[in-house]
Amino acid sequence: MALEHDRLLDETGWEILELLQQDARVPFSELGRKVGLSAPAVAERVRRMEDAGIITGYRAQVNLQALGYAMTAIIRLSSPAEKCTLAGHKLAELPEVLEAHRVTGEDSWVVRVAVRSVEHLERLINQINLYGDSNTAIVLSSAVTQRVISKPKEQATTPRR
Amino acid sequence: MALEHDRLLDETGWEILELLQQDARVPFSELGRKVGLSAPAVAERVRRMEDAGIITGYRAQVNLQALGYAMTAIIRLSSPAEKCTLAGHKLAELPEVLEAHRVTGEDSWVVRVAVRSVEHLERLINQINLYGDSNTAIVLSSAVTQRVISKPKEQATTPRR
DNA sequence: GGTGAAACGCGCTATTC
DNA sequence: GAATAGCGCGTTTCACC
Repeated sequence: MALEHDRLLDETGWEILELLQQDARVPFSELGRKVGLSAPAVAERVRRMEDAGIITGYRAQVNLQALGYAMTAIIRLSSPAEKCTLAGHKLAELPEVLEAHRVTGEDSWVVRVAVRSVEHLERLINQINLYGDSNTAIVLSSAVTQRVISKPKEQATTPRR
Repeated sequence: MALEHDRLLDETGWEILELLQQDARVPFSELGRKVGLSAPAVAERVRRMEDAGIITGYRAQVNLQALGYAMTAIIRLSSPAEKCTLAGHKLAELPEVLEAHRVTGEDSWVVRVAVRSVEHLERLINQINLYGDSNTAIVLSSAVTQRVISKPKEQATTPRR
């Protein structure tokens, strides 16, 4: 498995991966031109990266504001231990929840949500408070929303060969 | 602008949007079949949604672990007011930063990061600490990583017609 | 703003190296 | 594991509504 990854993730593999993260709809033929491979070769590599679980999907990115979601917020939730798993299930069901991460530390979950209005946020917080104490921070702006993952720099701590 | 959105975001528009969020690579012809439109009609709608800023891009999703990033974490950063903007620029430059949100409340920034190891995390925290006090929570699991945005339910607070 | 037909270009597969 | 060639299909453009 790790061997398979190493074979796929050579210089060209990373190039393909970065290009697909920037624009998931680029034709294989164009990818091939950019990385110096034929279209079928690129298609084959991409298929193998999908099979290996390296590429997990292709998503259209949408503008939340344009879709009527006026604001996003970060909600931290501290659940008592026995409610924590249940809280996870509930969070996964709420359509406002964009991400929900179970974390170490004082909080149980860190959640990013999108809401249409302050009133909507209030109702959502009321729902979430059923599972513990929450702390909400409104997002004012975002310096980074979705980074393209590129090849990790080699480190002395992870020697090769 | 809002009028343009309303025209684009009818029942069919939302269907297309949801399908593209699930799989950005579906052919227009298949989209057309699913929503009951011809391929050129779908292509035209998608182009207009892109122009209107509703669709902001198409991204391949990758598996961070498969790419050598063993863990993710949520770092909250409290910067003194005068360093806050500078911190934002710095966060945007760090390749480990997946998202960085400026927020209200006691913290200045909430940041999600991906690192290869605990040592890597330590170095990153050292970098970030130059801009204020930080609090790091390791992500143990994620109940939701990327929700498909669907049509907001109509509310009494936003009357139509 | 949508349809249907035609031209073009892309993706898929088989074959070869 | 990649290149090349042929075929089927998707995309694009256009006239028409």
